Amino acid sequence: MDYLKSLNPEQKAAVINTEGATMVIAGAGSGKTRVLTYRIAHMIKNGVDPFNILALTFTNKAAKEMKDRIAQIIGGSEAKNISMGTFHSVFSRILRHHADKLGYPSNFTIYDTQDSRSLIKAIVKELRLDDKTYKPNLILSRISSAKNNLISAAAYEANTDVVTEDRMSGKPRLFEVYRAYEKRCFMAGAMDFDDLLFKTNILLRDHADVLHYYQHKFKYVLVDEYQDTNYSQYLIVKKLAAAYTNICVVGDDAQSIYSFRGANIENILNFKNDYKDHKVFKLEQNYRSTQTIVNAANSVIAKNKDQIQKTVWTDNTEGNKIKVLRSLTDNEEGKAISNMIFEAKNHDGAANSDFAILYRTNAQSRSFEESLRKLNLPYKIYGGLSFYQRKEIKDLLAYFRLTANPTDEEALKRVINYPKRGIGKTTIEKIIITASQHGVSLWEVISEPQKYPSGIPSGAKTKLNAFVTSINSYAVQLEKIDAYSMAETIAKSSGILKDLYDDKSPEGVSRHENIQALLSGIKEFTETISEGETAFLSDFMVDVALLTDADQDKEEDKDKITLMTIHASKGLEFPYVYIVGLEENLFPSQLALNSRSELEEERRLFYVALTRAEKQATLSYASSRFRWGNIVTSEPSRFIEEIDPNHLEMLNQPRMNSMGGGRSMNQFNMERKLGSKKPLFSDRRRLTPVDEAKPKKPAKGTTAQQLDLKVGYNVVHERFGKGKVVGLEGTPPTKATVFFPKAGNKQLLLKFAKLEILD
DNA sequence: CTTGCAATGACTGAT
DNA sequence: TCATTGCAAG
Repeated sequence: MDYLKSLNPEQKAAVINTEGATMVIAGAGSGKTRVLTYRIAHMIKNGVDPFNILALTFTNKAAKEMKDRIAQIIGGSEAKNISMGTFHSVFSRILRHHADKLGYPSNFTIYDTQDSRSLIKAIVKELRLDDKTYKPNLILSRISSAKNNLISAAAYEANTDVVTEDRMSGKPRLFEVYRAYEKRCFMAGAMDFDDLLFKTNILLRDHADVLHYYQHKFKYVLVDEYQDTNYSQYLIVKKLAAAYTNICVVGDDAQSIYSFRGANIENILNFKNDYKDHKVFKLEQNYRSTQTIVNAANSVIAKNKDQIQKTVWTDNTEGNKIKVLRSLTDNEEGKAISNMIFEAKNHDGAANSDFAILYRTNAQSRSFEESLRKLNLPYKIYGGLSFYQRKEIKDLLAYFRLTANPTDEEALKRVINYPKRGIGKTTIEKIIITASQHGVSLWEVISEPQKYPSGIPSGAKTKLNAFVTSINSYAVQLEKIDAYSMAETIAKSSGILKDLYDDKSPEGVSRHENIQALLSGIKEFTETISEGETAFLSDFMVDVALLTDADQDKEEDKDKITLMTIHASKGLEFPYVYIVGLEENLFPSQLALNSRSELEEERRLFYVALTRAEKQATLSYASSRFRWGNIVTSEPSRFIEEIDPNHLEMLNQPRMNSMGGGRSMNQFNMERKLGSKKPLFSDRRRLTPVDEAKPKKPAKGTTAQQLDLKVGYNVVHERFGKGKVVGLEGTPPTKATVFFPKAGNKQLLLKFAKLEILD
């Protein structure tokens, strides 16, 4: 058992204790994936049938990598029998198998967020509600969190608490939207992301035989990233593991960053109550990062109140200090970071793939893309608009969806008039009204017009009829010809390919290329299926909705600089990590400043970012940044101040006295010259444009210089208000402890904190 | 019904 | 800044 030798005692214990309920608390970089991998391999080596193992991971890519690794260790081809993947992909498969029990077709469509939002928009309109009050995104998140807590539309309506809540917030009819949404999804034979978990719960609740079957199939259940599971997922796991209680959950409460998706840290905290006879293993040794990075990360996370006690430590070398870079604008931030990468490559001989630029929001990628491109540094962006979310791809997929499942309402609405065939808004409205009058799907109305009189003029009827005929002609071939032939037929005969080919603009060309890329992907899929079988298009469609950018790693992307959000970086590691846009209102996000728990989640997010770095971490912020078309000034993030300053190296000093003066004005004019002729401030909205920020700086008083600050002085801080200096560190002082009546004791780095001395 | 232009609002995060 | 929506004219 060679593989056991490479483990430390805690890791080994977590690997070999395969029976019973087990919780592994795994600090960042502590070899969590390794433990999970070896544990499964160990079980199989000791006679457990892979068929009896269920392993739930956070991404499909992680599942694939783990499976490959297990296959390597145990040899043979057994590993492929393990049920491994994300909750969504594993249970969507199970749901398809038993769909009839829930009244769904087995080829039900999976609605992505765009589809859900569009359906909600339509419903709000049909109910004649004001879409300013009933904002689709808000309603969607409300419905989503209801589903994640297993509250159906009927239960929602009956729940006086939530209904009152909606009434208080001016949305008394929200439950009607939920009710209609639930019904329409069902009519369309569609499930949204939350349904995949919700309906699994229903299936296991209402069908004892199914529950019994899977309880005995999955004798061993393993869950990775348990801190990011929501109630719905928690309950599925609990039900499945109830027969054998061979359940192993792995997680780190300090890395819980998905509460917006309903994730509940309580799940990990309550594990011990759910399983009385359980074992806990703590992995605390970090193998990934330098001491500097580990200690800095620890000093940050220590600020959080809600956490399981543990001490992450490392044997690794001390390493370089964490660099802190200040730039004047977001564009300069991009240039500076790109130059740093360029130099690190030359100096250390590092590969492109050793670098990652991590940001809080997808919109921040632009300045880095531009500057990297100028230096000819190859990069790859993850997240943002994924391939499968592009308009042209979704259009073609909508044809595929409609062919497989004609009741799919969102797919129908998407392509009924694309490419243009003269079916307009009024016609579609009539179809929708008729469908809801008869309680049938849109497809039934248009495919049997004589049965459902809709008052559509005969001209439009002819066009609709032609559309129905073409979809039907695809449908009869669906299970006869292979996926690629089918896809190609549809792409050509629907007119999509021609429509894009005719568009000679650069965007049009790239859209055409994307379609070709999708088709060749389908071709590859068709060819990789085993001998003697045919891969149908419906097989390809099964998990297309669940694919993400991260799941496909292309060969040509092997040696590239990685650009991604911190959320997307979970579980990854890079020698050099640049955490950028560390500014108040951006990171932490202004939306998270209202409550302690939200701020703590932002802090955990920062912790995750920092602990991605193996060798060198660099933090960066800009004093002003383009947002919504105008320039906003920004302050360095509080998270920089929260790191023990001994671990930091300031690359350039802020110029304290120049903030309100000439410099920012010059900067401002420069940006203006480069930009458009638009008015300077389209007085649009909040987020202090520069000219509003200035009055906040009173002319009187002095800016705190390190030298003249003394214990006992009264000071004013921009965020915390008045306070008194109670402690100073360093000579000259670099860090001050200040007591603020409003905010309590705060440790402030004098390099960042703009303290004004009052006396 | 389609086209083109002006007005508008959006930026967390992602299966 | 960008993408979506509303409106007027053909």
